[in-house]
Amino acid sequence: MMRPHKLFDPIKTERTFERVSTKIKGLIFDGILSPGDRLPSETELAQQFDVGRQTIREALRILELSGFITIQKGGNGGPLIRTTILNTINNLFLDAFRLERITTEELTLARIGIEKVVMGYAIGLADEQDIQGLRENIQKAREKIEKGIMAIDENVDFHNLLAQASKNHVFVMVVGSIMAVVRDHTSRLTASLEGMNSVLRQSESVILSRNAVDIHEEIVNAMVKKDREKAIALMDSHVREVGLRLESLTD
Amino acid sequence: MMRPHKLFDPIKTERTFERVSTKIKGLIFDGILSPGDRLPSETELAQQFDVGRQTIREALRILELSGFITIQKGGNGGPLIRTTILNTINNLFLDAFRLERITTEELTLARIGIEKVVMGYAIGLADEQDIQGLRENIQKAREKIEKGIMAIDENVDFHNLLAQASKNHVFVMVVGSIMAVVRDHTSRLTASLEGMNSVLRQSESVILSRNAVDIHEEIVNAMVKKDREKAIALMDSHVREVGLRLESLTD
DNA sequence: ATTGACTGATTGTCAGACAAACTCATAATT
DNA sequence: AATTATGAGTTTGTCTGACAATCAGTCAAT
Repeated sequence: MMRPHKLFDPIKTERTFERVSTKIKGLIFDGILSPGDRLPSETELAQQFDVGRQTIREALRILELSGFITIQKGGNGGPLIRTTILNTINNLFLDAFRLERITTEELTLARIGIEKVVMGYAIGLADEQDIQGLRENIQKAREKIEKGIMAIDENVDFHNLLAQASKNHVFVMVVGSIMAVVRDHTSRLTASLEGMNSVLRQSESVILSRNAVDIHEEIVNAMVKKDREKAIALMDSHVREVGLRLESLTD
Repeated sequence: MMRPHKLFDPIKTERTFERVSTKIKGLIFDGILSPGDRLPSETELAQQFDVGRQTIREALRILELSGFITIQKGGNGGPLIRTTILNTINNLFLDAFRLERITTEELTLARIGIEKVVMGYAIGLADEQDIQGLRENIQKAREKIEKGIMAIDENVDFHNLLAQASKNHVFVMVVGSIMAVVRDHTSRLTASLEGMNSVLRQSESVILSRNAVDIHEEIVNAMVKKDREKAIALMDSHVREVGLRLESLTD
């Protein structure tokens, strides 16, 4: 006799707080609850679901960590739908990065491959608004650098904006996660440099920011001219160089 | 007078359960707690941290969802360190996918770009063991198909194995997340086909699996011959074709 | 117009209790 | 001897009630 593939699925006793959280998650997926909407208070939720408040709290904890809600204390507070799930993914990616002991070299190699692909799409799909956003980003970065401050966030955001210009949410997510790691690395390293309270070192790192911004500008110019090969080549050498610097600082 | 950049950082009152979870997370990062190790029971943790059990539970909830621990009930149970964080990321990626209403077309375009890059690295770095793993994967898939069962998991794993062969953890993560979405899409669609209880339809979808496996084998052969261009071209058309089929099924 | 105090609402935390589920060792049964 | 019940002990899952901490909004006082 030929056994059917799968007759009995395992019966999982789903915990109550899980059922609550999946229920609320479902309401969000179905658009019945949207960002900005407010959930009832814990006690009220407990009454409506007919469970204890502790169960509700554990469900809210899950939703909060997953990035589906934020919670505020006090009057007029409570759970608020505000999907920051991409942020959550980035944070978890950072954790995984530390856990898997991924090297800077690995990260750079992956970045080179992925960001060149993104550039390939972006140069064909970027509209006027995207270009303007990139230029504003460069402007902001320059202003910060004028004041002698590193423009880490701006330079990271440049690459995120580029991913947006590719008009592909998957790239936005992937690049976002990767750049979160880059941001973390960079700020850690420069923080340790400042710890050496060497003014020379600090201004050095600002120079690094300036170099990055200069290349960003070249990239945008190449995009405007629709010079695909140049844009990709610039991105290649740019990511490669940033990677080398990060590696040299890690020592 | 020129105001200093930032004098007062906001004082966040970190919640107790957050301090507990970050503390335990830190122990894992520092290698003091490793996968397989067991945490004390909730009551014992509460005593040691000198907090209530509810606080411990909310901390454990966070660690569980983040993929740092699993929890078992009953005697000899309790929290167990077992980092399944990559799995967690994949699940969140799936959520984000639904939330951002990402289209199959977007996913396919991103896949084409990324998997070709991965293939480029993998063909240069894959060792004997990788090739053997890929062949075993193909073998398993064929066995399933012989029995008339779709080999969704195996065909998804093929791409994950390829990412592993690239020797880059970042690609393993990124491809893993993307393939989790592909797996979800595929199994959803075929489930709805089976719902139409049309034997014809079902055998049709098995044929799809067979086609995929055939191309997988061609890809591995090209890898063995170190024929980079052919391998990448095969991957390109393969991903493109799977994407088209998924799209046609979505209608 | 700014400050200060009051009020009500809501989360954060604790303690105690019991049910449910699970492991393991032991006894009973075949 | 092998298998099957049984029971004890442990641990999570959940409920209830309670109180502290925090916050927004209001209104009076300076």
